[in-house]
Amino acid sequence: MGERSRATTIADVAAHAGVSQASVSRVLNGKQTVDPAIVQRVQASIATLGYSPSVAARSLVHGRNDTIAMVVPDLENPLFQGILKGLSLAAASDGYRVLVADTAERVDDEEATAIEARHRCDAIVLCAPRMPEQRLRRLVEQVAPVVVVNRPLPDADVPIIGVDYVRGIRDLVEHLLGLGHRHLAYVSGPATSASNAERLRGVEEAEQVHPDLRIDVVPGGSRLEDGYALAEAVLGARDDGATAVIAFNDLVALGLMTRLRQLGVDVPGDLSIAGFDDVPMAGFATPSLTSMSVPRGEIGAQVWARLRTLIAGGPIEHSVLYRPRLEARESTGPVG
Amino acid sequence: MGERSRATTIADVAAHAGVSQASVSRVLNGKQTVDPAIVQRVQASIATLGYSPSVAARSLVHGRNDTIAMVVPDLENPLFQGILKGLSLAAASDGYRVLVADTAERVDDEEATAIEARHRCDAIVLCAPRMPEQRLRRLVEQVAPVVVVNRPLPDADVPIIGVDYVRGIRDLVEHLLGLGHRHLAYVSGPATSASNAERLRGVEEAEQVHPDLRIDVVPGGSRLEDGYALAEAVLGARDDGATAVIAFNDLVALGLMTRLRQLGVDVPGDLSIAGFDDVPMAGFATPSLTSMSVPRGEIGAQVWARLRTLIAGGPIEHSVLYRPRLEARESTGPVG
DNA sequence: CTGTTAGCGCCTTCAG
DNA sequence: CTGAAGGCGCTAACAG
Repeated sequence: MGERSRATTIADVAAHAGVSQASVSRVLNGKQTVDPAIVQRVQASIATLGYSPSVAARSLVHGRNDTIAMVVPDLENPLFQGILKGLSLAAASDGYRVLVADTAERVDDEEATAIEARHRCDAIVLCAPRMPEQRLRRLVEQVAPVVVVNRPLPDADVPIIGVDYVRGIRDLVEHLLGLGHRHLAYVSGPATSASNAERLRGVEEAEQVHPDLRIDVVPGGSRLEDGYALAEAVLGARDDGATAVIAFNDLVALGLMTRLRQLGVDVPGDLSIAGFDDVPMAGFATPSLTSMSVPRGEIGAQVWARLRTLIAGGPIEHSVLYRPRLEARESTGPVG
Repeated sequence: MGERSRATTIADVAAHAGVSQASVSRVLNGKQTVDPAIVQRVQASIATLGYSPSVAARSLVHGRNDTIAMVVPDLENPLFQGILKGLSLAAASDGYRVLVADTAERVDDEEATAIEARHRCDAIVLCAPRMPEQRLRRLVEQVAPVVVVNRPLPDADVPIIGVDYVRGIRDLVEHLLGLGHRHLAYVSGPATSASNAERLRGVEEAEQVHPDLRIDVVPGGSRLEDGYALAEAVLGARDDGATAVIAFNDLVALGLMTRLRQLGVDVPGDLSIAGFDDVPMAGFATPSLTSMSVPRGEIGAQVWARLRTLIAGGPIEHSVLYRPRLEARESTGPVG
């Protein structure tokens, strides 16, 4: 930390400038009114000595770090990457830095990781899609200030920034209904994932609202490989009458499309395919992939806005649920 | 940082256990031999009081943070994501955390960002593909301990973990030569990017070694959109006689393939296409994309290994250059 | 083996 | 407007 060998301290600067440490501290922080002459000398000394304050000492005095942590199950997930990027840029504009804590999908480590991260930082962002709700509730109390991302947690004292997956799925179903599809397949995500549960609720609601609609659920996954491996299962659903498929996310959809093409299935001619998340690649697939767009960077920025308020001792601001936006592309077409 | 409201301190624990702070500190750090009875009491007190040490105070005393920073131009680049993931996991296994500093491609901010990050951390990892060499040299001296990633910096006192792009390109060219191609096009990356310069060197070397080989350079970019927009330019090169294309990276190659397909160009029938980096999507494109695989996670782990040694006061260990591995797939085929 | 004593570098009353 | 003094929480000598 700080400099190599013994760093120059505020005392050195004070001596060099012939003033007290207090004065140096004042010009450093622009506090009170300091004699312009002193300001000059101190700044000169700081420059010639190449002094810069010790963050550790500052932290000890102030009780804060200007650092927040983001706890994620997998840094390689495009959704979390986008959120991290947005969060990191927003926080940086307020002089805060973001520390990442990747739990590598080990749900059992998440609590300890979060707590440890919280000890190092002023606040944390929690992405824990698989953690059981009760554990998460306890954890959230313990590590406040905190913002939870991408999963519901009703009536908890914590801001939640999330995506309205229920609504997103329903909108996507409407799109397919509009194209004439009446029998769909939903390729689900990880069984324990909260956002998968939300999507399933969307599926159920859609079925209730549209009695003539049928949606078969096919167990799936969350990665390209999963989608690829699921092609046969999906074809089974098609043989059952499904004319369109909604995948848990774009990666699954892309992997699925790849395999379907190998199997000679025409998309969307034989089968329509839709994904979720609108990853950058979606628009460049062949056929381009219909998806539900999620504002990843914006989510990151909102997370920071909430966290900043909390750090400043402000209230727990309202949660936000972003409504995904349909990006209708070539992979979904009229039934028939 | 630390707890909410006024946190319990080591003094509280000492009082509660009826011992001195020093003893508490000792059991906390497993230092010296402490009377088992005391250990018991202290641990009990720690548990009942829910005490956990202040990292800030520790940092101040030790002069370190157990935190490193990674400075990157763009967190959304798959290469850096992979490295960050590997770095973060490796560092975590030694109790270190990683803080990210995204400079959002603003080259002029990189120095300030790196220096600021260094003040907060015990060491930094520098990814600065566009920074002019002289500036980088000065910076590297200033922020040591540091490891530089993915760009050469001859004779500098810093470990470099990189990719042998020269070799990678040459191996890729050999692959295409083996397929009978004698006239290639290289779609270049960002003009100021160090790794693009390396690739260009590979191109030049290949041309020198193979007098019958011709490689036209087409100005390009680094993203999907860039590749997409470059299709016409690439077709120009093909009309000039090129039968195969090497793209700066996979994203460019994928964007290019998308557009070519729209234009009715058969890959690899009419034109072979190869990328670089072997991103996850490469194997799932249609046709699957021939690429040069780069061990992103492994690079991150090696970066940590070097950094750990430096932090411990060890020597500047040898730099490492990973040789990309050819992943020959469907997008490259025999000429004709 | 344990307690006391100094700081680590900075900020912040409180006098002057 | 400025300087002196104490303390943030912890660890590392140094005595006992």
